[in-house]
Amino acid sequence: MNGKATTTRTKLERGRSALGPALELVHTGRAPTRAVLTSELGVTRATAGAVAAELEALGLIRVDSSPRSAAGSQGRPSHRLSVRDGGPVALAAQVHSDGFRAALVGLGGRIVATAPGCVTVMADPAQVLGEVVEAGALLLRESGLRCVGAGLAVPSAVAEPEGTALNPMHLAWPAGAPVREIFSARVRAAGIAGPAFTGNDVNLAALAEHRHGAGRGAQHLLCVATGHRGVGGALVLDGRLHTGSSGLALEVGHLTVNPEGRPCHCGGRGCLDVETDPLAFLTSARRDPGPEESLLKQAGDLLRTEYDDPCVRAAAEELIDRLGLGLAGLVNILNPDRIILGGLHRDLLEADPERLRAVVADRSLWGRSGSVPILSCTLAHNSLVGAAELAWQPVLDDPLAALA
Amino acid sequence: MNGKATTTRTKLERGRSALGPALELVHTGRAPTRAVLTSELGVTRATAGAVAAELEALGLIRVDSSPRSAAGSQGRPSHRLSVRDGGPVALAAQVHSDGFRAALVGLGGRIVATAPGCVTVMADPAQVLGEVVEAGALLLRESGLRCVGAGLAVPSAVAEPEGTALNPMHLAWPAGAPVREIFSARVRAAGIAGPAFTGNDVNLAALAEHRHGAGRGAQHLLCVATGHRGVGGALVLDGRLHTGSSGLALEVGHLTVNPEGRPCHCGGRGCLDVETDPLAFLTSARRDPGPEESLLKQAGDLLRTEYDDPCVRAAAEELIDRLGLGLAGLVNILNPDRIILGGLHRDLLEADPERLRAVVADRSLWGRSGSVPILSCTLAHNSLVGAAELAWQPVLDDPLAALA
DNA sequence: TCACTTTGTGCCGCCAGTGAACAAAATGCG
DNA sequence: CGCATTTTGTTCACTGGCGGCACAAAGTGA
Repeated sequence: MNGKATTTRTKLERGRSALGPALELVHTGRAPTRAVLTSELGVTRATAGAVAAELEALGLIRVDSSPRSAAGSQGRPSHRLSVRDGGPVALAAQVHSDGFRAALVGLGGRIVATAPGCVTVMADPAQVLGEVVEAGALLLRESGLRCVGAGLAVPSAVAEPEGTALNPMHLAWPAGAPVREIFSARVRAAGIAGPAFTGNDVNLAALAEHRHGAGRGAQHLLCVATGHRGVGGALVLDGRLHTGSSGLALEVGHLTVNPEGRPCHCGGRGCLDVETDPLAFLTSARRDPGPEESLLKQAGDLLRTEYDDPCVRAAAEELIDRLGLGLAGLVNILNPDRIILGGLHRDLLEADPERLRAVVADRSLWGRSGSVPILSCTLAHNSLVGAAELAWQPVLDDPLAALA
Repeated sequence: MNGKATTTRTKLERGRSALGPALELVHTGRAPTRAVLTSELGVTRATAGAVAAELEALGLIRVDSSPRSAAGSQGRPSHRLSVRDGGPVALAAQVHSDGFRAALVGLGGRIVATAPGCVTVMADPAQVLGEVVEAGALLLRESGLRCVGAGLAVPSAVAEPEGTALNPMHLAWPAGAPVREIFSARVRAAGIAGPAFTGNDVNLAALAEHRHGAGRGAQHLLCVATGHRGVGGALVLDGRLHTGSSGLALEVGHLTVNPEGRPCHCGGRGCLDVETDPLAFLTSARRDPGPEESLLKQAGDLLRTEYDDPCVRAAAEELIDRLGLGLAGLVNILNPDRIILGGLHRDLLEADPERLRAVVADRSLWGRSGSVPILSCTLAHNSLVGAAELAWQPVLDDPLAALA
C-alpha cells in the first residue's frame, strides 16, 4: 500500500528487532505458545522470552504461565501466548451501497464492537465519511479503549499514492474523490489517535482472509469476489497486499470470458464483470431482477434454494464456466497457490464445487499438474477486519515506534 | 525462484550486514561512489567505508581513491566504486532452438567471454546440456577466473521447485524434462565451482533488463517477448523475479485478444500466443513463412525494411492492436510501472510506438490517468546475462557466506 | 521416587552499526 | 598564495540485539 521507494532510505527501514515479527505471529495465531514462537522466529529461547515479555509490557499480548490441564506431550509445558483482552483496538469502517458499518477491531482480527448505520445523502463522500467516523468515535468513547489508528474500506479502486476513489459508482460518489484525504481529516478532527488508511474492500477482505481466514498460510493468495455489481480481485503475496505500482492491480473485471458475450462499457465484450455478476445470473435464470441493492442477496438465495430448477441450474452452470475461464486466465498469469471466492462467486463455488474446479484445471495451462485449491471466504465482515489490518500494520511492523 | 518457506527458519534468513545490499548497488551501477553508497544504504560514512573495504578485500569491487581530473562539485571528491576487472565470474548458458551459447559474466552484467555453439542431436537434453557445460568449462579454463556458480536459460516454463521444463517444444525435448537436475549434475561433473540454477529465458531476460538495461529502477516491471513461436512474459517485483507459487506465473500466451481469432491448442481461440507471433505476422502479411528457425528474423526484417508496403503495414497494425489488447489486460491485472518488449513485440513497438501506446492506454482501465511507459529491450544477450544473475544471486545476498 | 525431556531465565560476549571528533581533499575568494 | 568552506574519509568508544551456555523449572513415564 505504499508505493515507490525514495532515493534516500533511512536506517530504520528493515525493521529492527524481532518484536514486529513476533507480534505478527501472535496476531495471526501462528504462535500459540512461546516455544512455537521461538522456532517460528528462528531465535533462541532467551530472545523469544525477552520479546514476549516486552510485548506483554506493551499491553498487546498476554503470556499465560499457569499450569495447563491436559498437556499431551512430554517436557515442561510452554507458556501460552494470546492476544490481550481489553488491549488497544483499531477503528475499522466500511462503506457500501446501502449504508456503512463501523467497528473496533483488536489484534487477532477480533471484532470488539460494531455499529451499522445508514445515511440519508449518499452522494457526498465528506458527509458519509463524517457520519462513519462519528459512529466510530462513539464506539471508541463507549469502550474507553486505546486506538492505534483507523482504516476504511470502500467499494472502489483506490489510486496510490493519492488515495482517490477511481470508480465509486455504487456509492454515487464522484470519480476521483479524495477519500483518503477526507477520511484522514475526519479522523483527525474527531480526535481519534493514530494514522488513517483507506483501501479497496476486496483487497482488504483478501488481507483479512489471509491473516485470519481461509487464506492462512498461503504464499500467493488470489481472491475474487462479486458485490452487487461488478467483480473485484486481490492478491496477497507473502503476507503483503499487492496493489501494483499505483494501487490498480487486480482489476480483473475485464478479462474476456465469453467471446460472444454482451458488450461491456470498457469497449470489449464478454467481460468477467458483466458475465458473472448477480444481474447476469438473474437475467440468465429468467428471474425478475429486483432493486439494485438486493441483487446479490436475491441471486445467492436463488442459487441456494432453487438449484433443482433446470433454468436456475443452467444459468448457474453457464456462470460457473465463465468464472472458471476467468480464474484460469488469472492462474496462468499469477500462478497462485490458493484461490478464495466471495460474494456471488462463493455461492457459485458452493453450488457445484467440482464443476468450477474442473473448468479451472482444464483451462489453466498447467492445471492438471497440481491444481489450485479454490475455497470460500470464511470470515465474517472480512473487509472490515481488513480495514483494521491496515491500521494495525504500523504496530505489527514496529510495535515500539508505533505505540511510543 | 525459491518457493515455500519452511517451518523452521534459520537466524541467517534476513541477510545480516550491509555487505549484500552494498554489492548489489555497485553491481547494478547505482553506487558509482562511496558517498552515493552511503546515502543509498542509509548508513553512516564509517559503515559504508568498512563495507566497501571488505568488498574490495573479497576481490569483488575496486575502490578508486586516486584524485579525479574534472570534479565539478565542491568538497572532497568521493572514492569511486566499480566492479573489479578480473574478478570472479558466473557461468551463463542459454539453449535455443538452433543451438546454444555459453558465456562468462562478471559483476555488473559484463560479458567477459562468450562461445556460441551448435548441437547435432537436439532431442536429448542430457547431451545438449553436456555440450553446453563443456563449452563453459573450456571458457573457464582458458580465462583462469574464479567461478561463483552457473545459470542456464531455457525457452520453456520451468516448474518450481522441481526444476523441470514443462513445454520445451522448440527444443524437441520431452515435456517435464528435469533440466535443473541434469544441468546441475553436468556442472558438478565438470568440476565447476558453485551452485547451478535454471530458469525460463524470458524471465531471465527480464531480470537482466531490470538490473542492467531498460528496466533499471522500475518497481513493477513487466516484460513480454516473442521468440520464434509463442509469447513469454515475466514480472520483476522490487528487484526480484516473480515466478508465482510454482514457477508458472506470467504464462501470458493465452490471454484472449481476438474473439474471432484462430483456434489455439489451449482450447480457446484468438490467444495472444497465436495472434502475435512471427508466423501470424508473416501469414497476415501474405509472405511465405520460411523455415521455423528464421521466422523471427524474417518477420523482424520485414517490419523494418518494408513497412511502406500496405500489406505489411496492415498486418503490423493488426498485430499491434492485438498486442495492445493483451498488454492492456496485463496492465489491468498487474498494474506495472514499466513494460519492456522483446523479440517481435519489440519490432512492432518500434514500427509504430504511438499506435501501440494508444491501444494500451485506451483499453486499460485507468490508462488515461498516467499511462505506462512501454520500452524496447536494450541489453544484448539479456537471457544470458539473466542466467548469470541467478548464479550471482547468492553472492549478492551474502557475499561472505557465498565466497567462504 | 527417579530418570528423561522440554522449556524458562540469567549472564556473558560478539558484532554490526551509530555518533562524534578529527583529518584530508577539493573549491572559491580575497 | 593563503584561508575559509564544503564534502568526504577515518578512527574509536559505545550501544543494542541476539547467540550461546549453564542452570533451574515443570512436566511425563517407569
